[in-house]
Amino acid sequence: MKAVSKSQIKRDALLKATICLVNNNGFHATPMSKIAKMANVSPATIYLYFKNKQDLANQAYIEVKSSFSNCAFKDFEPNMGVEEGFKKIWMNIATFKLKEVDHAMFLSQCDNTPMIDEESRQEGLKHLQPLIALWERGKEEGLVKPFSPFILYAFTVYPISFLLNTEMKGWCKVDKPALERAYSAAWDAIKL
Amino acid sequence: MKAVSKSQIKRDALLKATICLVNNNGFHATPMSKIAKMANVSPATIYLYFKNKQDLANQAYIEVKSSFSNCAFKDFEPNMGVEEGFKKIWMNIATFKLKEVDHAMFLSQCDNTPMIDEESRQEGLKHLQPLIALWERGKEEGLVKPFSPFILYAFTVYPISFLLNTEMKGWCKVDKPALERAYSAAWDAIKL
DNA sequence: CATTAAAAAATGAACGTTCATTCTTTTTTT
DNA sequence: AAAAAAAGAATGAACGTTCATTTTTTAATG
Repeated sequence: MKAVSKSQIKRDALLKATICLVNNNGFHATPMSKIAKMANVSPATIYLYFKNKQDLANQAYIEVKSSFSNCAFKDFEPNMGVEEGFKKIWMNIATFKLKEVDHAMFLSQCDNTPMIDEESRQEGLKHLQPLIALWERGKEEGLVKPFSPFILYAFTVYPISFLLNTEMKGWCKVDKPALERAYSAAWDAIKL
Repeated sequence: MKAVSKSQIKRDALLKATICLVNNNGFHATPMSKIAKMANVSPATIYLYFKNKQDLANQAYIEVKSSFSNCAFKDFEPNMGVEEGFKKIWMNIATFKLKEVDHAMFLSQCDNTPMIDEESRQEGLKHLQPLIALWERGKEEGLVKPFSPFILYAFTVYPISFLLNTEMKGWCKVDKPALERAYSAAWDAIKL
């Protein structure tokens, strides 16, 4: 049983409210007053936990990005076979995006708009290192195309966001078989 | 020589300013006064051309999306071979995104935030029909995996946006060889 | 355990600014 | 000279943030 301080609860409520409202209205169209209301807190209270609105967004971003990375590498061992490890990571990421829809949408918005400080964005980028290392090994072993990590990422992980978006809009359903099909596309895109 | 009316010029200047400022600051952080200033126009004048700020954004979106579609299907003939036609369209889209960076960034922001009306977004979606039809034929001819158009799009066209983003941030350079590598990943992802 | 006073946390109202939009007047075109 | 287009100033609402005050928590004392 983990002890969770009262102020940690409020902080979390504020971050959660921020994510929810920003997803629905965008960052600048989300007033602090509404964030406060959703978190059952006075507007002034926000400033006990965060320096200002920008800081609130940055911290939400970092928090979500880090929970994303935790999921991504669950049960992954660096000494796994390349394809096995890649499938594990890919499925972890897909599962995260499909289960934690709010978090995934928030990240997508942060990554495609100027709402987050460049510094915080850099911070969130570090986490992918193990995947890049895995790809490097895959190249050495002749299993993965000798492409830059950017291209490999663009054609394997990034497409998952699109599938999530279309599912969110109700345009398609991403069930287990669809996920397997998507994975096969991802692996075919980069395998030698 | 196409005759361009004076008011058309102002309208275009306003749309261009909108795209530029929204790319750099986001929609809600872009004041009408700045759009007016960049277009060399009084704030009040904007309202002669657009109903309000939202209308300005919607029209910018529709305009850019349609210019995108025009590029996408340049020199494409519906009776082309499937792989040939696909490569043509894919390269057209990639070229558009790399050349018309402002437009591409604007679309990316529109598609990943709630800044555009759902109605206008639907409007912009129609244009991809020829590509979907090509994929259908590819499936019939046993050349393309029998996947939904969403998955096919996610693993071929959508990744281009990521490469554009990383290039914009100066993290990588997308030159001709890189483009060929990316294309091969796209085709491998969906070919049977 | 009850009391209480100091400290910490939280609040609602208020402030100053910014913004989208409109109104009245001026300039340009016909 | 009438009509159309454009302008700048004005308006009212909304926002981020701060301030003065109240409420809650803490911990020391009898």
